[in-house]
Amino acid sequence: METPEYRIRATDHIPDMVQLIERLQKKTFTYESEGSIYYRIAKFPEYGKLSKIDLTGIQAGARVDNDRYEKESARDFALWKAPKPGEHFWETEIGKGRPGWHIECSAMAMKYLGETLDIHTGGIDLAFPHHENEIAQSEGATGKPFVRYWLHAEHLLVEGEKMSKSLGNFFTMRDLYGKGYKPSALRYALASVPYRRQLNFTFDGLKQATSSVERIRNFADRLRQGKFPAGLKSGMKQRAAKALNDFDAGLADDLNTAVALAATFDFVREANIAMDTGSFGQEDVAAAQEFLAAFDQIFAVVKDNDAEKLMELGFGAAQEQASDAWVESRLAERQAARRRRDFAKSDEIRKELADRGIIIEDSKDGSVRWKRK
RNA sequence: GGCGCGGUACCCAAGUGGUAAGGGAGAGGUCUGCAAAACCUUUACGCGUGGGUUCGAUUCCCACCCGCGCCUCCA
Repeated sequence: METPEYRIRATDHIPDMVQLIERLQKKTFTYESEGSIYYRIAKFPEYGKLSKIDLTGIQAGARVDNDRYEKESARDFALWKAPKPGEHFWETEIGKGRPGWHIECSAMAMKYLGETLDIHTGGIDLAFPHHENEIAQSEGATGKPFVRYWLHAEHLLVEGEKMSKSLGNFFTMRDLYGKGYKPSALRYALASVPYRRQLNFTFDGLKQATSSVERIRNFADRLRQGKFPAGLKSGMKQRAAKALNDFDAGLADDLNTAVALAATFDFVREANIAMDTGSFGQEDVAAAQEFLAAFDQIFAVVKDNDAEKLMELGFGAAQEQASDAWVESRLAERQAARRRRDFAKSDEIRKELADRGIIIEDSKDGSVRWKRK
């Protein structure tokens, strides 16, 4: 996730909203009623094209009995609301009041991104009426398509139930990290299910994500620390190219992350086999790492910044990290013990390291890889 | 009630009119002093249920069941 270029507030953009409403007024998309300004949906025949809603059954005034305002049609929505007693309001060219819900999005999006956006995302619950109204406002004012592609994300479930305040089944990142789950595992768990699927968030799923991330990280470590023969004709470069191609194809198909991950794991397995059989050459390392870099640009789990992220949120500071130098010295001692076949001592040191969160892996060539849990 | 999304192995999940990707977990095995990692084998004659179309359906059509969202306010 990259930091956005702009972080903006609706309250800093009241003039932009007012200007947009004025544009709509000039084109007679609006009418006033009791100090509020409404959007006249009858003037925008394409209304409903996004959510495929059919307005023919909706009658004017059908559901407006307890509506305080007079509207021409039940579906018309407020662009600008007359002030209510005791409520904050702005003094503007179009009168006193405050903006309607939808206008801020149209005004701000077009200000920073232009009159036609490439991609507009949001939760599926916003498709109607919010996004539908954004379209009506924006296209009414500009006469141009507002958005090329809409991406609507499904809602998630928690342990098979819908997430709700009354059920109390929602978690903050802080909750999850407090339970020992890593930021990378959470990112993976959320990203591994395609966005249009209803993701069922479970702790079991988080554990599975943790294991999957470890599998990929183990591969990255092996790539970084392993010794491979030079001058081999392995074909791994072509394999990496195919993996990258499949990975991209998956994402290009409506962000099918499941397919992209399958391509990734296929490659990891093939490369591991090549390593096990000695047919993975030194020249292949770069190609494999390039693939992982491309993968990580999307999933951001290989590069381990978990400790850093946790620190930012106030976790982990209390726990003293074992220093690299200390780990190396303990490993040297263990290797010495192993050479004299003193396995009791060797295992004792391994246990000592494990207690400090250091996992070690012996390899055939006598070298030892280690990582922090 | 209307509109929409979904129901695939123990769990997560891809997918197609022609016989079920990938990950996790379990079991067995290879490697190892032992581990770990990695690799191999194994776990859906089956893809919510019942009909239909077809040479053939998980994939198309119809009906039904279940889960979720929107259809009112607020954002």
